[in-house]
Amino acid sequence: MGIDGLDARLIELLADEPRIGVLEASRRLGVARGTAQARLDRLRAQGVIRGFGPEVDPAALGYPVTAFATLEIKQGQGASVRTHLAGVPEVLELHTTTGHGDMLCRLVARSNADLQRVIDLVVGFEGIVRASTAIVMENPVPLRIIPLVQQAALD
Amino acid sequence: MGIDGLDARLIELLADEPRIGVLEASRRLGVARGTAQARLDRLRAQGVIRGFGPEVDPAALGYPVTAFATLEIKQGQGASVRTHLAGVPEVLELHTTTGHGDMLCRLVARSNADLQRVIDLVVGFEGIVRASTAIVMENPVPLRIIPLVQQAALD
DNA sequence: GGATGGCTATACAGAGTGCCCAGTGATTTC
DNA sequence: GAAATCACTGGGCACTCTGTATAGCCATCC
Repeated sequence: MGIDGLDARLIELLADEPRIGVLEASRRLGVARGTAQARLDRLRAQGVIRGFGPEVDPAALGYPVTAFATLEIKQGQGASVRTHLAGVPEVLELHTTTGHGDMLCRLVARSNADLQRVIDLVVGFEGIVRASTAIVMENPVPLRIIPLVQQAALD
Repeated sequence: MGIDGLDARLIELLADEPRIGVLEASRRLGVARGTAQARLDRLRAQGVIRGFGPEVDPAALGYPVTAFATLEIKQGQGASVRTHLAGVPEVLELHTTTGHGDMLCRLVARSNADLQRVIDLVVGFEGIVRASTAIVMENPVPLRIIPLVQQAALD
């Protein structure tokens, strides 16, 4: 059910150089093409690999500012708040959480000034009681998955 | 410098069906292959598209629990804390932020019980003064970029 | 012993890629 | 106004990869 070392190396390889294709990957892994093919098919079937969509950099699109907003929601307003936030392009992801806030969302904006507009857009909605925002200054560890893949392959 | 409607449609297309390739994409967009090729090359050169790495689902790897931890760091310990967190596979990303906490990180774990282990691992480090964790219950808006791409194409 | 599952090795047709060129229309430059 | 520049079109060519199928080998499980 889990993944083994070969799966992990395959994923690493594809993460490093996505363009190489199955054939080249099999060569580098020292296995037959059919094997690499089968492994990849299995990983996709299991849902471990969701897809190979393009990774788009918001900064390069003109949105270099990232922030996280913790939202407190009025009782029973969850559904409408979700719909509202889903309609804001600058909301890149939204989670409902335990803890003080009720929701956590990732925002981007064109500038620090523009962030104010985005926050007003997000918060200016009936159902949101309170919001606290943390602006991202640095990103020492960008979103990554390889270390976890390697960890998962060990057991 | 920015992107136009054709760029946006190309990105959407590749996000929907990454396997189609340049030729099929050009057919669907109603442009010549060379055009689609050139647009794609430009988007990659500009850094808008970083790559086409595999999207790995932590849940399918056996890590279905996600949490966000806000960390408060002792003055001057930033660098060592970063190094420490970078070494923990369950830390998927790390940001330094303004606001109350000093850092925000995304964690995954095998279970709620296992999350305790991960948090201890993260927090049990000289330099971290305080930590507050929010466990993700639902993910109404999974990480997405297409709406922002469409927005960016408008201006 | 027989069945099953994973891997190797090979083959073939179809399709896509990288790369080239010539021509066209629109916009900018002199 | 004329020339140059730029993006796009449409075509062609050699090469490679993909999808799919084959058969044989080996270890494991009943």
